[in-house]
Amino acid sequence: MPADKATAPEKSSSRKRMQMADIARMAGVSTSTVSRALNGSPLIPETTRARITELARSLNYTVNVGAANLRKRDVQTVALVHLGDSMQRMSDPFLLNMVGQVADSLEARGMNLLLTRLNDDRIDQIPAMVLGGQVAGLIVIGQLRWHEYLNDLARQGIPLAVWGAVLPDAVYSVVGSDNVLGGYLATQHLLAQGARSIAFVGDTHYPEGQLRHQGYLKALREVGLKADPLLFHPMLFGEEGTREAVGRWIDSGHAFDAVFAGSDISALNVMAALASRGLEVPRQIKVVGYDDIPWAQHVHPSLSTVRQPTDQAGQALVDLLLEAMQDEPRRSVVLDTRLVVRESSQSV
Amino acid sequence: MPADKATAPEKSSSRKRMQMADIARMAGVSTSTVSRALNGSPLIPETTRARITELARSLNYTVNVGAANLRKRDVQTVALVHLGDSMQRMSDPFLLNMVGQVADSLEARGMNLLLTRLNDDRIDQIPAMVLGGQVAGLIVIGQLRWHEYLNDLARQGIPLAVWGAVLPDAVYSVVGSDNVLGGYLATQHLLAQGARSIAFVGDTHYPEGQLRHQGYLKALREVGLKADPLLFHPMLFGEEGTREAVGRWIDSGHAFDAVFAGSDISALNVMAALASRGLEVPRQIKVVGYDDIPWAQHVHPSLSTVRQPTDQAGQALVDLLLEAMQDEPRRSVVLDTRLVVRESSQSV
DNA sequence: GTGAAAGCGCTAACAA
DNA sequence: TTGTTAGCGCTTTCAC
Repeated sequence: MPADKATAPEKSSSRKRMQMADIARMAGVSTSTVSRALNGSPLIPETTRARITELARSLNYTVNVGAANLRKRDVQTVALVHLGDSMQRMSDPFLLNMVGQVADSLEARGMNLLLTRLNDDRIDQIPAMVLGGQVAGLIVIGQLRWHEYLNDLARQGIPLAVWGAVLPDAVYSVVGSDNVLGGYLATQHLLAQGARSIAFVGDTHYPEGQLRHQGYLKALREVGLKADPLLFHPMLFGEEGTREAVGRWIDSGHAFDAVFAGSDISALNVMAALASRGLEVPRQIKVVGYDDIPWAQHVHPSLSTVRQPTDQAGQALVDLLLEAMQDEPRRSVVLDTRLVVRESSQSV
Repeated sequence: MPADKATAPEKSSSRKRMQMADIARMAGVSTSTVSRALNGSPLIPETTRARITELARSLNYTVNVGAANLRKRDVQTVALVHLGDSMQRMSDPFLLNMVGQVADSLEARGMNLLLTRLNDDRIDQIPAMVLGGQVAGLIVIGQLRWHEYLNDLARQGIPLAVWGAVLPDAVYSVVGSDNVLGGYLATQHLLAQGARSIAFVGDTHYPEGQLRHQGYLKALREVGLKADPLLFHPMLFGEEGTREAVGRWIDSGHAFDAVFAGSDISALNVMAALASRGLEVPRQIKVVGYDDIPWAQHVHPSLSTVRQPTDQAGQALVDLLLEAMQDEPRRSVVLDTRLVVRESSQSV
């Protein structure tokens, strides 16, 4: 390896970059004309426009967006900030899929997506990106414990659209599904299949998990059942913990006949844990997950789950952000939430 | 919903943004001084620097990166372009994980990551991003069938770092693992476990898959075996096709005792297909995958696979790109490739 | 140590 | 229709 400099890389490109002035000179017009032509202004007659466009293309010229934006006082970039522990959680196919949708929606509007991972220390970078004119607004994934902070940002006038739970006192725009309903539907279904001791596995430290848990409790309450506190695993210790918890339930001989998991990933872990203990799903234990990740329909037995429409989510986030950028009043979008029944939960 | 304008969102923020001039005025100095202070120039005495910094912070001021970059003729943003079909393939946890690592490495250097999905039609946008000064260089994931095009870009002087197969005639920098070796190790291991009819499932339309297949062939050749053309599935039709192919093999009664899959995702699909036909892994059929995605160790039976060190990959891609940006000669990095033996391939 | 002045590459009044 | 002119918000010689 060559001796490397500790400093940032220098500018360095062989042929110096074309500029609008160059094109103008070669076309025998002023930069204004070139600018207008390239931006499709109706002031420029088609013939000259074509000539200039062609010249630009042949010279491999592209307008400098930075400079243009500076002048227009405009940015066409949005930051997707992923608050939270690490990319770990992000590798959840559900979130990832949504990122893809967000990217698509933005692209359809000619906007760019700046991907940002953020942790506690550098949390100040978030508002700085907007205040510094680097991005026009933020799409936040992983509301988690940041609710209050996000409210602060919103009050500062930072355009924001958040994926998460729709909390009553949110000052920012939120896209989310009806988590209570989802938890309710899942649990109700398990009950309908004859389950009576339904365990809950899910991260209740965050709004979404809590709400799903509420739905779970509600469904139990409706049929006069109480949740068994021993069959509750709040996922403090990641997915490893989930497998251990399931193992403990089995070992302790504490009877349960179903599990509602707050995410498909957890559900799959539960199923794996059950399988390794020789318990059959759904015959002995029924399982329902949450998210409907692609895998859900491919595992064996296929996983019943609660689906949140990802594509709509991405689209909605972008819509809400654009509204926020125009100072329109904030609003929330609650997406359809429905149960997808597959093999893992069907009574035989 | 309010009457919406079809045009791009207007600039609109309640309080107009702070500028350096404002800070300068309030501090009773010139913008030059503020600029220097904020950039930690040694020309500014510590006391004034502190005063100005503090003032800026208290006013929530952040320098406008766009303007600064324009003046410095510099960009601190890199585009991560994902060439290929759709985010679908991207949801491969392996790639995602790498994106995370790239993001981290860039962040550590104070650079930003612009996420871009690209398809055939808008392929021209790629060079435009660099030529237009929007980004300093490109990290390309999903070399696929773009090899020649990437070579073109590199010849145009576009800084580039690509994740993929290290092809002999590449003019651009590549980071990849030794795919031939990986395929070889996997197959050799299956042979050592007593397998004699090893099926291959993998996308051979792209360099990486082809090379893995070569490794597979090489291992067979070494022990005097020939690949059975009937036990070859080139994955033309996605993962659904994989399951069908496995089904066909079983139905046709064509004997096979192992499967080497070009990706863990495929391997898991194979295992699912086998399970649904009542075939036991590894007792009846042994399986080895490729990538070592997190799931591999959690499924049941856990999946033997070939590991590519993702973290090094992200780091290496950024390193190579930075080198390319400084016009240093291109080079390639071949990452360690090793077999991780788990349950799915062990003879009982 | 500090400020004045000249741009970075582009767009948008305003004039012609 | 086209060109001239004046910046967008910042950095950086150059002079003091």
